[in-house]
Amino acid sequence: MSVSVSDELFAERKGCGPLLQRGRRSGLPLRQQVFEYVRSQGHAARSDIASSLDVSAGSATTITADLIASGLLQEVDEQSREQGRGRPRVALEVVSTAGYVIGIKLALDVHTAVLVDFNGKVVAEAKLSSRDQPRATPELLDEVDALISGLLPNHSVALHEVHAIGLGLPGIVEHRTGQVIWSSMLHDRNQDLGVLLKDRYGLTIVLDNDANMLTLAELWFGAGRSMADFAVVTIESGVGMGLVLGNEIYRGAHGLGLELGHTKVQLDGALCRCGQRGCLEAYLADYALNREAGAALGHLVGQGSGPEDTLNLLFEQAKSGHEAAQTIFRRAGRFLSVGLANVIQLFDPALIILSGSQMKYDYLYASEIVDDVQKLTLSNGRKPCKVEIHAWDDLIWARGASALALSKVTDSVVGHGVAA
Amino acid sequence: MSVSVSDELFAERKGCGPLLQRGRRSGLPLRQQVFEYVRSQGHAARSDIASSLDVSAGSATTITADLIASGLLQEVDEQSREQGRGRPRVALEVVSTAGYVIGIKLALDVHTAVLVDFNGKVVAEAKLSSRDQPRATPELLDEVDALISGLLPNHSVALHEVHAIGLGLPGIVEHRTGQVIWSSMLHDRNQDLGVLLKDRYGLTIVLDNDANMLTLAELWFGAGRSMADFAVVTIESGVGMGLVLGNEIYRGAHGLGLELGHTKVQLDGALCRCGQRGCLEAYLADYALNREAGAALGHLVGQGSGPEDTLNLLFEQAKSGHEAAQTIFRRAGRFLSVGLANVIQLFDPALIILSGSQMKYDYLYASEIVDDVQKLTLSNGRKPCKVEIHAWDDLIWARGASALALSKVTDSVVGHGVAA
DNA sequence: ATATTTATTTTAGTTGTCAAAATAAAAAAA
DNA sequence: TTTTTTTATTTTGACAACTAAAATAAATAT
Repeated sequence: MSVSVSDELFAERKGCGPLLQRGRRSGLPLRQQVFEYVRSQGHAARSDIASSLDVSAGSATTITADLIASGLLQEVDEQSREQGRGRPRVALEVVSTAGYVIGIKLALDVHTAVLVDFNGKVVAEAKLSSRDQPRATPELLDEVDALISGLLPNHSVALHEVHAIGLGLPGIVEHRTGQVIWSSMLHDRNQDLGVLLKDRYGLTIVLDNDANMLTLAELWFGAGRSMADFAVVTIESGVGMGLVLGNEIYRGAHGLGLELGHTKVQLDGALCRCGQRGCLEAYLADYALNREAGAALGHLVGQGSGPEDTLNLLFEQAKSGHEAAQTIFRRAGRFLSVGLANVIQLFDPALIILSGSQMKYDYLYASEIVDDVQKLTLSNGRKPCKVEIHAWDDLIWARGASALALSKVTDSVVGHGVAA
Repeated sequence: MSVSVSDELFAERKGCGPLLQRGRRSGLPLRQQVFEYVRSQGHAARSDIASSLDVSAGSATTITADLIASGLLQEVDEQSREQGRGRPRVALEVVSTAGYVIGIKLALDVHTAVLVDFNGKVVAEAKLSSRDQPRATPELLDEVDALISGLLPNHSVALHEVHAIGLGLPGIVEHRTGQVIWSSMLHDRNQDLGVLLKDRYGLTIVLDNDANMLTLAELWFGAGRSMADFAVVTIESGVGMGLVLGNEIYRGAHGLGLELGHTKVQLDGALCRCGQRGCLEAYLADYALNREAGAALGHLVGQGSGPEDTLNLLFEQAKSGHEAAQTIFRRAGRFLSVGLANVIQLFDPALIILSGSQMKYDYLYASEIVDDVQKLTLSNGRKPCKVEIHAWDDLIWARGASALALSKVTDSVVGHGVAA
């Protein structure tokens, strides 16, 4: 098991975006592949491009010349090079000012946003607390407005330099159309958030659910960069999952998210807020733990304490040895193991990342869980699936959203506007 | 629910192979795309090719001329055309004698094989019973030999006209390398069946597990043809699943199959033959039903009767109203529903096909199961996933194997030998 | 017979890519 | 220092895969 709380590591490691292994990616225009390769590497010489993408040196010259002329790439004087024999290679990099995108993560209680340059580097960030209640759509739009206002004026980047906004929020989101079918944040269903934002800002808007944002963050900036197939599981108020297959987010046949939280881990099991029984979420979510806290803690629960307090008390008690409190977390953990094991059996990913920014209750992020998962999966001749636990900064969601926007912008600016 | 026992339908419907919707498939050489389009349609005029694949009319002419010159396509005189205004279109079709492949399905008790022409049409079939026991690899090779001998001499096709053999068998099979990591049919593990067969026949050999064969059959000949993302579930001695994502078989990061049968549907549940508890298979497989049969039937079970007989008795009794016997099947059915519902929550496929050739115990193939699945899935704003039940001829597995071989041969003969 | 319509073929580019030769820029060797 | 060797990049000429548009073919409708 490895727990990494790394933000520094990020800045060090050059480049962003998925690291494709198999030479040239078919389908996309070569111009775009070259651009994305350079961005993913941070720096790359023409000869790197030629060998990695398996094109001739001549093509590398032609295409990079074209990209430089378009103001998308530039040469870098690399002073600190290991000296070699022949002509020194000239490194290329993405012109960071070629364009900017905004990544936004909306949540019930607090919104975060990042302004990101064409290299994927965060140049500004903003946070906005809001009341912890569902709201009407116009209100949410105003909050987005405030968030963006907080993001831009500090810096020399104007709104017209921003090419796109990527936006993640909890709920059921149709990425393709930008519709929010349902969200815990909103009063109303079927809100055309994508259209509304596009009308407001005149920018390309890309929406997705929050689990996919987190997954995208791992794909662009984290451990998933070098991995073609992996899953990201996150436990916030619900249990979310994002899946990457063949270096791309898999969105399913209907384009709404995947629902690990509502897979059944027990026939006729605990009642879930979705109305069904035995959902994984019904054992892991806040409300599920709370439900049992009363029985376990009894008189310890104060009169005026809210659900949040009860939960914290439950956690403290478990930590200090309270038997009944411990069993609650242990059971939750075991069901989590079952859920993860099922993902492994059905998908055979190379890696499962258990990720989140909160990780309040570390029983759920323990090596026992990881060990249990291994025990619950059939190893019949295959390598066990790695399970890693990542703890990120709050900004990671917004960064994922920015990656979504960046890849969209790249498609239109660098490619021929034809998405993969 | 729809149960279709169709073999006739097949022969009627023209063409085989996946029906791609989105115009040109990126990556593959156009020559191959044209060929595959014609095969998938059965008949296609040059103008159809041009509009469907979004290429110019001139290219359609050039490419088809080339394919005709190579002996892969031919013109068809279509007498029965709806009369139109202008110059009549000239239909093209795949030259069926351009090549043959063999598809083989091996099982513990009986092997089946088909000889298939370049159009995917079955021109010969063979069956071979064998003793119902695991065997050594050389023995199995001899059985394959006998099977192929039984397939060829009746017809005018000689072995040298066969381009490839596709072979499916139960167990853990590594498609990429042709290794059989483990199979219930074989004594030994890690058998290089692909290499052994290649040495024996000097042909291209493609291996896969049986669930993928069935899935491929649906993708090439069945309901999955027009669907980009779907799952096929089959209950034979174990519970298998094949997954199609983006019109292609998904094989997971490690290239061994997916294991729906060993997803956990109950924490600390029934003991599975894999050694773990709560596997779906531990409630559905023959041995699982048998295990409970004793308790349910008591004195009804004869002294000398084998497990097969017990199971049949159990089924009869359930049919004729025996309460305890019925509960066994009902429980199995409910767990099957849970398993299918979990697949839906995790993958969001457009369709789940519950398929098999046996379907001995129709409790597992009942509309109740399908209804239960719908009840167990979260419909939050999304269309419910269709669940269909297909009953096929025994040959369907071998046909799936032939599809695997056909697509491999197409890659090398029509394309540049570069697989997707 | 003639016009109209649709399918296919021909023609004359355009584009993207490559192989090979030429050039450039450095370190190593003479 | 000068020359050689090595590696990176650029230039050149050629080719393959397309395309758009014009020409031709083969039918029906007028």
